[in-house]
Amino acid sequence: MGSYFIPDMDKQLQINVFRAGIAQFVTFSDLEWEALTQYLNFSTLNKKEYFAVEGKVCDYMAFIVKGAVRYYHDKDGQEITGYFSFENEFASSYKSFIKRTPSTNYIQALEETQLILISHNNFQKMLDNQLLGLKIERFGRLIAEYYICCYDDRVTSFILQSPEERYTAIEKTRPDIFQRVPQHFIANFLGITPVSLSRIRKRTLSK
Amino acid sequence: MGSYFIPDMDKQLQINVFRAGIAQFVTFSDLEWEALTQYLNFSTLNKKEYFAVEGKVCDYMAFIVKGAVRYYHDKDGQEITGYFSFENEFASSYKSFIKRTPSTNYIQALEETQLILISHNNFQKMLDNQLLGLKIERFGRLIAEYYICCYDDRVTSFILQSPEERYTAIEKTRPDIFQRVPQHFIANFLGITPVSLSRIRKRTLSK
DNA sequence: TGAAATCGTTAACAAAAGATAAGGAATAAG
DNA sequence: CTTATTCCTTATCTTTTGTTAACGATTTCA
Repeated sequence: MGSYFIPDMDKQLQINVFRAGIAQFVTFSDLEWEALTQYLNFSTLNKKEYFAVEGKVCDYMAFIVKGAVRYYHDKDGQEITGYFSFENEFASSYKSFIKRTPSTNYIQALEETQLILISHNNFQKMLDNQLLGLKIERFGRLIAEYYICCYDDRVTSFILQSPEERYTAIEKTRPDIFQRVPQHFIANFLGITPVSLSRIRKRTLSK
Repeated sequence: MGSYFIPDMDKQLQINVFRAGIAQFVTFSDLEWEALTQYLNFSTLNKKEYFAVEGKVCDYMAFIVKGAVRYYHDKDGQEITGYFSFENEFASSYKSFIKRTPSTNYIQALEETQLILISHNNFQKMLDNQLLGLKIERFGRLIAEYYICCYDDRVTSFILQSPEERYTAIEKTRPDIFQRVPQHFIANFLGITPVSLSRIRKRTLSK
């Protein structure tokens, strides 16, 4: 699948990227790491392919080795983008993954994307694993805490800032997103319409 | 302090309420529970007293035995309310508590409020405790996951719904809040001004 | 390569929200 | 009991956003 021109990263290389990424939260000894890797799956999504689909329980937590995904809701046939995730970030329809309820949103690859997957089953098995359980439990806690902080910032931005202020903020802190993601997706992410974002951009040019 | 007319709940009774509340996440044996209670502190806030203050690291996670608190930010001298917590819920300036950074918001009692507190120090001690560590680790993970789901719903409401739709939703799911919390606080919570909420209420009366 | 789809901008109008101020009801404080 | 304070509503005016449609430019795809 397109692997001739853009070959998948060698699995070992992918695992190394993953190990570095997860080290922000927990570090594993070589022995532990070898045990852990038994529980991993690998997946490559072509552009527009889905990692999660509305109505289906999201069975995986993903680590993005390469690529990017967008989260979106279907609102009366309209796609409303709520979030993006990029390399070295985790991605999942968390609520669905955690509570085992049908996902309320889609997660779709914005470009060719390589993922390392942990299934919910395997996550439970790791928790029960004598060698790994404690650190996996801790990992689960720390990553959840990490995302709480992200969500908190996000909610605060909606409470405290105007759409224009939210735009200015993201334009400063994450200018890269505008290089990789169509503008009308970003508009949704900011809680406004694409037309409104276009106006804000024009308005703020002169400032 | 007012304990003549509204006596504090007996400590043992408070602990029982706490045990029931925490049982949504993890259950403890009597032995474990006895160990755990050594790490608890107690506090009663009068109306308008603070549990967390901007600029100071929030050292405690609180369980609300009785009463209610509101979270608010100071924006250019204006108080903007971001959230409320009530009985049987946990409350903390999570980002500050987790990351040990100065809180960016205040948490203030809306009425006389009884809290059971776990200090950050004691939380770490419990994690290191042979008997409790594993379950506390799990508790930390599960409560963080719980709040991720709450935050996710909240962000989604900002992305997907109009202020009027958000009002209608809260009015259906949490009518009790209007009985306990001034309306202009709720307006902030919905991301709009008090004047705007007043108009929405008038507008939706006829629907 | 040629047709179709995607994407950003702009315009015009309607709808909603922000800002400010004023008034009255309810509540709290002295 | 009287005076402040708090709170909600209403009015007016300005600003912003939503909606719809149209137009080119770019990209995608057959």
